[in-house]
Amino acid sequence: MVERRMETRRKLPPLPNAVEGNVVTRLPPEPSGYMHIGHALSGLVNYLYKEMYGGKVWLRFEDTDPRKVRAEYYDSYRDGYRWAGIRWDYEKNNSDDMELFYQNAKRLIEEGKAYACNCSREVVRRLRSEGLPCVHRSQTVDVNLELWDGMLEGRYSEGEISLRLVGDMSSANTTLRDPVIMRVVEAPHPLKGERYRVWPTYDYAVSIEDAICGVTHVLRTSEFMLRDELQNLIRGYLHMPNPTFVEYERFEFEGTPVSRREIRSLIERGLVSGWDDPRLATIVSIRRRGIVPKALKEFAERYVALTQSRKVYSWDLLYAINRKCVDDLTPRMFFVKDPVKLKLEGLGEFDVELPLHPTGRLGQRRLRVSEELYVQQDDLRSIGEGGKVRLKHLCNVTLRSISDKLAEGAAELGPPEPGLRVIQWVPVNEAVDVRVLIPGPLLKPDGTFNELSLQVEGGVAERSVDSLEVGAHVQFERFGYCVKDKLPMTFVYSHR
RNA sequence: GCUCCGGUAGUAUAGUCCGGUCAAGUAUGCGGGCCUCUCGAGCCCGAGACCCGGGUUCAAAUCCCGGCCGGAGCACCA
Repeated sequence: MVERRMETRRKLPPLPNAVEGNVVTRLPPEPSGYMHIGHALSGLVNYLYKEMYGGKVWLRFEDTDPRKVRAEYYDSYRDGYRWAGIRWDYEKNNSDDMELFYQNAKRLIEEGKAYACNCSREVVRRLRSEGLPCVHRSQTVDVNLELWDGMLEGRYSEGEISLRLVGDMSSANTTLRDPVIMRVVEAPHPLKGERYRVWPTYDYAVSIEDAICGVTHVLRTSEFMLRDELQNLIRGYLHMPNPTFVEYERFEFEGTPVSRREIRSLIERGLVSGWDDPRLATIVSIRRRGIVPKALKEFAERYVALTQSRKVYSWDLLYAINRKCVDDLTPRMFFVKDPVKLKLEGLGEFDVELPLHPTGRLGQRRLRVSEELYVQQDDLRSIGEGGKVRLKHLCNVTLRSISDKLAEGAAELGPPEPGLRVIQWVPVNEAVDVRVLIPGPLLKPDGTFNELSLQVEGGVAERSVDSLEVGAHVQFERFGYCVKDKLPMTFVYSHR
């Protein structure tokens, strides 16, 4: 146990400013879409560091845009994080703290750090890009207070007014140019209904939340880099402590879109079957494809670097780890693609017991063998007439004739003859028709849709697959690891 | 366009801060071999990289300058 801890510790680089026993991190999803592998990896980073040093981790939903947030997605993240093996210590929603945002807004106004602005969206945008203040910036505190009250009382409709922070209109960091911190949104919130019409913006909400949650380390992707300064400024005004920021590039995977917009478009065009299409990288997809949580965690420890260089991981890196996680626990069974009937005269009918795993540790399965077996077309062809082959765990065979539909041979029971190719087989009367979906890169290197991204192999499997539950792993020998899918008689290929 | 940030083998990284031990380590992938009643696992061997150009220095992957390439941000989204 101690040994293991040390090992984990060696894997992730040390965290700056970390105090043993007091590292507080957070999982900050916006519940506006399905969780994907990038969120899981980022979540894992936050969780693993908290585990490494000791401390707490928050699950905090960043749900302050009522128009984007949907109730169903909260659970997508809870389920996803839980599945990834992340256990959080506290949970809250930013939308739970509206009164707090209001109080602090008032305080900022009173201290001359915020003002109510009646400029239109377009004017705000233009002046910000030009680095120029608007007339409202110099309003008195009393006027601002009155306008703010008016906002809260519902005297203004959406777009008519906003509360802006007094920042630095000429800063090179444009986020600092008097950003809007509170605005009117006339849309119901999935959790709060119509109770509020004035909502905080991201930077304002997150600054306050990170401080009151006692977050010591913000580990996030680098599109937020420019916001550090702004968020620190807000906390400075409010006399709140700042966390340490560690920012890193997004985690992407070869040939796999991450943006929700892109995925939605693929779904709408009918190019993928839905959010759980096995070619996607949503959590539901990678589960369906057979990625196990342990593998994801080890991947995070071994391959994730908190650097700002662009990362596009090869799926092979994940597959290799996954294969090792799954190998010892996964039963072996026979699947024959492109099956051809092989008649072995005089073989008779009898039961055989085959090990479910090469180590023998997973027990046996029983098959009733008769004279007719299915074997793979390409195996027969490469062995050829007159050639010999070993049917694994069954018999040696001399092939007498081969045609497209039927082959014939002579069986010789007993131990394997050295040097023969060993192939899998399925008794004709024990065969079930199955298909295997093989997900590949959804996008070509140029970013366009890959027409060949989903291959389907048809064939027969031994009847034992009936006993597998949906979601169970199986290794089809000489084919690859697969997962029994929710679709009938279907398996999804994981990897070799 | 403006502002940031990056660039080590196919991929992901270690090394870069504090120049030499780096003719560059690891994993994966690839090639070959061994082993195995799977094309899986395991073992062994091999090929494969410091973006380019200058400069500083006895010495540069590491420091400086310029270029090229890539990414991000520039919302009353998060």
